Amino acid sequence: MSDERKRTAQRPRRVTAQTVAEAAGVSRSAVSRAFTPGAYLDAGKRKKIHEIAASMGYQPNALAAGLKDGRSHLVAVFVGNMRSAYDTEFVMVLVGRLNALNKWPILIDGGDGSTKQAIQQVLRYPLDALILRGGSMQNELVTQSSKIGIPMISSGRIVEAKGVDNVCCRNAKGTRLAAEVLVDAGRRRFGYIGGPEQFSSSADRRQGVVDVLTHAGLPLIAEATGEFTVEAGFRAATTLLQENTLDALVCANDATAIGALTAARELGVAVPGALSIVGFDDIDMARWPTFDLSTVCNPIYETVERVIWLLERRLANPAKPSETILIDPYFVPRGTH
Amino acid sequence: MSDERKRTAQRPRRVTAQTVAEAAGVSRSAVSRAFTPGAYLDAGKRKKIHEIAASMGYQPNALAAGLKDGRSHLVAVFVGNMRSAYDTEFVMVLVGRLNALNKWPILIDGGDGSTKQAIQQVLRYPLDALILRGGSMQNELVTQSSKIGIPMISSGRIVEAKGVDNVCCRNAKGTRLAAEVLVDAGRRRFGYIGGPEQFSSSADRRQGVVDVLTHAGLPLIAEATGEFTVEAGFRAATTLLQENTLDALVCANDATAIGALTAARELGVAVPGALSIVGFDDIDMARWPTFDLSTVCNPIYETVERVIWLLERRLANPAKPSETILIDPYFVPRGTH
DNA sequence: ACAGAGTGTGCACACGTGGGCACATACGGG
DNA sequence: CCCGTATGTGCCCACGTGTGCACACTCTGT
Repeated sequence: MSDERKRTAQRPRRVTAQTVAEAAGVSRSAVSRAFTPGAYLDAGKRKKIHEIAASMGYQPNALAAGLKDGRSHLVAVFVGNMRSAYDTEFVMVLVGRLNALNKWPILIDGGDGSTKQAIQQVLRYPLDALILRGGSMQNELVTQSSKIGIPMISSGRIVEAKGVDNVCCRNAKGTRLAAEVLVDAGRRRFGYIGGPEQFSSSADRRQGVVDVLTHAGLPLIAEATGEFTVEAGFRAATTLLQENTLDALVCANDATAIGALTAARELGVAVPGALSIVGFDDIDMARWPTFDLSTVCNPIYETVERVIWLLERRLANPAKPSETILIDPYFVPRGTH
Repeated sequence: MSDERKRTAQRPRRVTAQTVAEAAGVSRSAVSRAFTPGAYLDAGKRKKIHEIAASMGYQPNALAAGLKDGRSHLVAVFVGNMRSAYDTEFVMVLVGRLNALNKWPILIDGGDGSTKQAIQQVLRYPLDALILRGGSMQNELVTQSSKIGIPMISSGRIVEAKGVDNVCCRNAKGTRLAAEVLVDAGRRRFGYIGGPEQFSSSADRRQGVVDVLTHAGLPLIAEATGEFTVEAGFRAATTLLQENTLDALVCANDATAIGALTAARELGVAVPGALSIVGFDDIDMARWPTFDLSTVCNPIYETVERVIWLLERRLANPAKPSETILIDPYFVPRGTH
């Protein structure tokens, strides 16, 4: 009576292997084996169990299985900034790949204020791995994850810690390629719009420009700090172009460059006639006819592929030394240079 | 020896409550209680256990806890099309809200070919809920989830099934509002660019336009089927504008409208001088100065809030009857009408 | 001194599964 | 008829936790 009341008040209990076993007149083990590919079981019986299971809507409980063998098949994906187009595209590709591998991505928004607590909570699951995409996760959390023994793979920011693998773009090389193209084309008066200072990627990309300019004996005439967003790029470019005469503008990413392009158009500066603008990342939008942005491709598929590769290697051998894989970007000539 | 070998070959075992208990000289139950807010435990002992746990990096295993009480705190989020800007923005907001509630979103890409198998697999977890965003999940899978007893909440597409709650925009009302504004402004020669036919939202939005035109005694001069993307919108608008003289173009979503806007500019059609273009959704990009798109806002925060609300109600009472909540869109006047 | 109330803690069970181990059955050869 | 092998299957333990229940201990009032 009390039991019955509880049954109906609570959710209906999930169908369990025991129930299926009783319905099929076999032992619970047989049901378990029926769902285990390599297991030893009479073919007819296996088929019968599958039929009954299907009719009852039974599937083995992945939680219980994970508890047993220590593999939850859950992977936390920490995204520094979900409002960034590049990170978003990146995550979409990553999610697709993980789904195909039967790994289940738990998304965590790093832009949120309560990120720290969120990570704390999600670390209570025996995650197969923690994948970091960009952003700046507090070191405290990195060391904690490391202590718990959850493998980490960072992309877009190199994390120097035991057991953390990295995949990162050669940022300086990317802007170097772009700057060289512009210098070769005769541009002389360079400006740079960077990202937030705490991102090493932003500093590296700036360095690439400076390298080329130094080598060519040219100054970096003006620079501004954007925030990797279209709006900030628009504002920064407006100021820069009003206060200086520039013929080349290198931007820390595509969003910034698109903002800058919009600003140039509003100010009546001809692109690419009087001014070259190049971005970084090669997001979808850069290809749109309205923008047709010359940029540096930061290859998403290749990067994701490497992340997955490192993940599988790490799972196969949890004790292996950390690795850092560097990805080569390349210049994508379009209509703004 | 064999044990030891296994220890080092496999991953290091996760710290367990038993280990902490031994280190603290208490029973395992005490450790469990130390991490259970309401539980009965001496304050000093609780503090000591917390300290030792922190030093060992112990956290209660959420998998085991979920197994015990039947609540995994995992929520699968099925996204119809991760390449759609609106769905992406929607998911980002949803993820943030779920994180804040200590619910962990497992993302599933509906655009992928192997979606069916992915859902099958993820249903093996005792999910707290399954949230659908747009797209068209096969009915087969809906009934299966329903049979297993996992609550479902659908947004962007109404699913008529037992135990499925819905949150949906009044699509026809949205385009009706927009079309009325255009008719009042004197537009007479209307075109419409829709989405894929299997989406009811697309048909509903078209109907809103037709309603207003019929009432005003105007014809729908031309229409085309886009695919909710910028590229398809560009192509569709190019054809439509070349073959017809239109002074108003209503688009099934903002991406399509942005493509249409770009096409109009390339064809030298003045917007909004000679042609009004309106979109639907009010994605971030619609606000950018380059586009400044007049559109119909399909409010993301409000929709997500309702989804969360339904989720909590459903969890509190799994047997409650299904509900459908309709969201009112509103016209956002900007520079393209 | 003793009863009773109040406070804190340990034991043991249940959650659902995978798989090792032992056992049962069948079968073929000598 | 007996032994050895091949083939299936069932029993039972472990995974890590939360919590009901019973028990131990302290304290107060008479």
